[in-house]
Amino acid sequence: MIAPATFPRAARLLKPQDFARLRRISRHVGTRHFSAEVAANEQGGPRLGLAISKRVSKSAVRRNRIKRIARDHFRRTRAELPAVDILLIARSSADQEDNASLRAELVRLWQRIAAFNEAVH
RNA sequence: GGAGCCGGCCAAGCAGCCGCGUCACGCUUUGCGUGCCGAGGAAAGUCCGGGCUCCACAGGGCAAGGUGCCAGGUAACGCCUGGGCGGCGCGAGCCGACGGAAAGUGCAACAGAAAGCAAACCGCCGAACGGCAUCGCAAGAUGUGCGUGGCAAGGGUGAAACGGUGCGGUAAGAGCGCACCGCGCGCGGGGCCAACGCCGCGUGGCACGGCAAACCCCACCUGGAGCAAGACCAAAUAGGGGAGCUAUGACGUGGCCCGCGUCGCUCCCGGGUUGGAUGCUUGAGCCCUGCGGCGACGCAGGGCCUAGAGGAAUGGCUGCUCACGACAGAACCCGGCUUACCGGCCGGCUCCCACU
Repeated sequence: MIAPATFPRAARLLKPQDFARLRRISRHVGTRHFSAEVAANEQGGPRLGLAISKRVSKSAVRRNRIKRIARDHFRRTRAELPAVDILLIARSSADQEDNASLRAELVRLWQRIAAFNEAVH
């Protein structure tokens, strides 16, 4: 399946049950500014959930920036990802990085998720 | 031209590509396509005021909290407008919890004699009574500031010390007397009412120091919880079992009491769930014009629809331009206040300088 670079609702974690299930069975993958809870799903494609707490920044504007970068990167690259659920958690250091370096971080994170998925199968 | 005051407005712009959300339309309808629209002046802090919703309709008393010059505006307000008073500024203007201290209680560091009823450290006085000295036969006179005393002008302390200036007066002094000023009280005028104390008249020698963001008094206001409020649909589940106690008992009721309403009650086990959709944006709405009003604002007519998410959209990248871009992200909705903020534009006004 070759998905376009879109971000439909089917590619998001929407319900509390989705998050609860993921936390129950997930494995942890991390980089310098992000960490992620990852687990295979039965949806036929990757799904993303975001957790940017107020510990990262008290400013809603600055938290939104991180979320938007993450979403945008996900929609561009989700065709390359395996069918996994990802709960992306920002570390407080992410607030200090500019957009370009956040994207570079996400590229690294995606590589580790792919490698992790290879190892499971 | 420079410095400044007030009011209003904007919040980098343009293009391309890739995305996200609501709505409308269409289609081959778990989706796709096209089109429109898509954060703020503060969306923020959650400090006030309302709408809306539910709480066995909210009645009385006490408590608690809030507000506090006057009038008006408003759905309401702790907001706004106008006025008064006080303070600051040359000025345009700005700032002010600004009711009551002749109802009570209380407070005032340090300094100072004394902080509220009067009192007296330095000081001033020698009138009165007494002492002493001198003179005198005596009565007494003079002197002395020693005792009892008189005084509060001057000095000094303080944030604050029981009106000010002058003349008279006196032993020295003192509203002790008088003139003017100030102050209190009363009456009249003014302020369209009022706060106020601008003017006039009368009256009182002046009796009333400060603090009420100290208690307090007075006047007015406040029922509680909040959209995870609440109401709806569908499916599933349950509406039961055991033990004990006894109605001057328990609960509703989130300050307390009364009142009102409901019901047998307590403990243990079991159950009290999940999803969808609603509330959700048309509203004390916005923009023009006219009329009334100093103004806040009101009335009338016409026009407009301007985010509505729900693990949460409103974005990312690239290029160009310039004055190189601040504070900051809607979550039920309004009206305010407060706080944050790179800069820019418009209008009105003040002061200074120069020129004509």
